[in-house]
Amino acid sequence: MARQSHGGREFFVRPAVEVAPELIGSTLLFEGVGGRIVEVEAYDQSEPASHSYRGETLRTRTMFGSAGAVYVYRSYGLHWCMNIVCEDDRASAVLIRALEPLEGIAAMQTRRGRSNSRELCSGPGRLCEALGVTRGQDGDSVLAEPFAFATGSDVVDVVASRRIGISKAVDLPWRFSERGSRFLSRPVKEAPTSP
DNA sequence: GGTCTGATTATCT
DNA sequence: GATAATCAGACCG
Repeated sequence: MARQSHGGREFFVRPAVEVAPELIGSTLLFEGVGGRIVEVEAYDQSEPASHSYRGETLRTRTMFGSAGAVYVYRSYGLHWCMNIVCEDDRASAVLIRALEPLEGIAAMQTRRGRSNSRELCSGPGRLCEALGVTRGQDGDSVLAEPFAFATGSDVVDVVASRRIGISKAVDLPWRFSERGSRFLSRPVKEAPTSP
């Protein structure tokens, strides 16, 4: 076992930027439906792209709560997006952006209205629709039923890149994904590295 | 393959 | 009144 879940909340009682890359390869299920996390983004109270940057509001209340809580918000008036809160009372969180579908694929196909496995969970709004996660789960713990969370046991090749769809703090390389995964919301733009 | 735009509403200024 | 941690479909090449 390289990294086995100690089933503990302590895993999340650290800065989101530290937790985020370690989430790649772990498993997340809701009511038995879900898969392997292949793409996430970290958000922190100290940077303006974070919902917590301007302090606690009604919407962001969960982000200021306890580590391991699920923070769900409505995006663009249409979609749900889910995060896992890190660092008790300091309002950092990891946005779950893509899963590799593993469990309950038939349920995901029904909810999403399509069968291609690459279109089920490849995006934060898509994966919430596939799993059936809505505002109703806001504030629940990812460490308790009906959620199931387990860190991965395999070594994963993780890439850091820029976050997607934001207009502030765009230079922070706080998007983390599994290198080469076919299930990402968008391909990673590799920094032009000269040999 | 890529890029552009409309949909739709909670939230904050 | 503007903005937004997005998606799907249209369109272009």
